[in-house]
Amino acid sequence: MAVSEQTRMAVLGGLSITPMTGYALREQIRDTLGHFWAESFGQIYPALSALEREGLIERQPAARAGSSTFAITPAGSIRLRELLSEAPQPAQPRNGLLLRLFFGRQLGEAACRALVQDARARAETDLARMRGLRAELRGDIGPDAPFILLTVLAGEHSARASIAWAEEATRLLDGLVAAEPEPS
Amino acid sequence: MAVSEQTRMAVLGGLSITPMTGYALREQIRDTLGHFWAESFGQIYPALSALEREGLIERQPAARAGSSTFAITPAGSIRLRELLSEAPQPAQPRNGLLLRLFFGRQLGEAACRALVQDARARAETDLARMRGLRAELRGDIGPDAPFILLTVLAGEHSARASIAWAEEATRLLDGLVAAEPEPS
DNA sequence: ATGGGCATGTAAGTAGTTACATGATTTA
DNA sequence: TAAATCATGTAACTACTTACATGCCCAT
Repeated sequence: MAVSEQTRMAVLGGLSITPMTGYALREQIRDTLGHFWAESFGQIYPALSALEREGLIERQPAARAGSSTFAITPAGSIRLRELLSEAPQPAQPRNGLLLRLFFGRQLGEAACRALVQDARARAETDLARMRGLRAELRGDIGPDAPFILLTVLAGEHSARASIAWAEEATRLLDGLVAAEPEPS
Repeated sequence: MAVSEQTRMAVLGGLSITPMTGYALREQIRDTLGHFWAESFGQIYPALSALEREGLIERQPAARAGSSTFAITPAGSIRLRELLSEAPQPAQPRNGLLLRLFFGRQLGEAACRALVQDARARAETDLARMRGLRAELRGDIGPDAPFILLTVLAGEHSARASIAWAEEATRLLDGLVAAEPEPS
């Protein structure tokens, strides 16, 4: 199967920070890009093969038998800059939470309230994670740090917005019960 | 191809508000669920066929030859409530903007600034759209209105967060240029 | 009578996940 | 020495988009 440009970008980008194995690359993507990007093994390994064929990365035998470290080549750096320069194509949105709330009348007010509370809890967790990432970054004066900070800040703003929305949504659902009480 | 539960939910949900044609359903989805959900014709028509086979919706001949209006059946309403009750499965994130900013050192500070400005402009447009939707909803006292309002508020909070982030990100990029001026 | 919007549907292609198969190395 | 973890890779499947083919109906 053809490897998408998006996946090439993520893989080349990861290797532009430091050479590593496919396995390590996946862990890096999960841990540092995780809040806004995902790649599975089924994407990463074919992408590594394709990029190697094209001379954009090089395979160097690693300490461990059967494993190899991949490093970006000069041609790969050029290609990465090209890929990054292309306009981001907005992914089609698919928010299961909002879909359920939209049809909330069918689902019932209590279930909606539970969904909102869950979302709020997840946002609190995310916010804590983002604050942790930011604290880690404060000690990092590497050339990539300010750009990584940009993405962490986006996560923080997004999480805070989710929390604020959840509070407003809860108040709104409370008002709904007050306005239409159960028949006595 | 099998039709996914997510698509069934969106289609049954749409028809739970009012009966309509597949074409109208797609327009409804684009216009009212558009900021958090998307379905293409290639999903909607197979979904309508499948749901009809299962007795969850009924096809009624429409005024126009060759077209038909679909209405949800009692069995369909039950199935919809079941589907809505399932836990939302979080879609794997794919944010092309943040991916580019993360590797911003490769892309260059000026291009990053442009990306942030674009994102800000898009967020302003979204915010205006959400405010418009909210104004429309103020006149609607239907039973679905408060639930729809929940989703519009989510859009508003999200758009405002994007704008606030873009401002902070721009300041941060400005500081970057001041700290590392071009060699004279 | 014709062009544009309404309407239905399918085929081909794209993208991505999950599960599996395999084996090396480390650690308890 | 057994279990956990590191590591690579593929096959089958699922989901979704795009482009195309077709035709109706209304307004000009």
